[in-house]
Amino acid sequence: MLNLLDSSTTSLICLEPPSRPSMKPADYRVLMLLFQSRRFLQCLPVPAENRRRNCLRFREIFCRQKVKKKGQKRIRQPRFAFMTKSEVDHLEDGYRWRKYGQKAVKYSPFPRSYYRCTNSKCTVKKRVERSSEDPSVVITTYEGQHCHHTVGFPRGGLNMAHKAAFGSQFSSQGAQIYYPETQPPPRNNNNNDTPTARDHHSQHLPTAAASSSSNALSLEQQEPTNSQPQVASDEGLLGDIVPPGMMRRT
DNA sequence: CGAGTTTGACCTGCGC
DNA sequence: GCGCAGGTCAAACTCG
Repeated sequence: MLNLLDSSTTSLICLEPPSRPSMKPADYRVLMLLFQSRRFLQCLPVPAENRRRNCLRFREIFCRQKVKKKGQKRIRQPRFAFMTKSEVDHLEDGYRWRKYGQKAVKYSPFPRSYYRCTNSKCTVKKRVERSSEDPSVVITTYEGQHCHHTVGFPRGGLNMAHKAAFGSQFSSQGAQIYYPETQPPPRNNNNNDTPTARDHHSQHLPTAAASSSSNALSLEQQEPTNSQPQVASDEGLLGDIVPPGMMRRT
């Protein structure tokens, strides 16, 4: 099972920012599915013949990479977004960012800020905006991948680095992962999903926000088991999206 | 003085 | 082609 952070944050889900109102709930579902491991894909009722189509759809929707479009000049880096409940706009993630722009967003009272990694060799960018629907929610969208380690975390190695890159957003500063109205956490029939169990997984733990499907897996269900194979050698689409330094296998 | 922020202008892609 | 909106640039400004 691929994790973005660690076991407690396995199902951190990348959510498309609401800047694309045209996105249909079904598209969210595709995103959710694709942002889980292949094993998760296989666990959900996604017909095999639909998977490639979903992947292409994903690239179109989430990466804004028009598939098979000739003459495409600017190829965008893969992007992934986090919705975080926080009073702080610019959440500390272990990297140093330089703000290079700010724009008003249509239909939103809050501006969107643009940041670039201060490392001159690093092309990673991030966008930070507040949700117009819930001002307490900060939407952070990362684009590209860092070619260096974090700064300010001299000890702890890679694990610290990618924890710093994302974990701090959810564990410090009172930040919480947030589910938009359009994508509520799935009601889980699993007995492990008692309030007690949920509380045990830190203050905010998301489950696999894989749509309203009753087949959505709980966090516990996503944990690797001996009976189920680990993710294939190549991470597939997920590997294309999530920088290697941010992923680790459990 | 260097690093980071602000902000208006400009560029680009896309839909009509 | 035109207008719109998102994204980027760069000069001016602020701060330590």
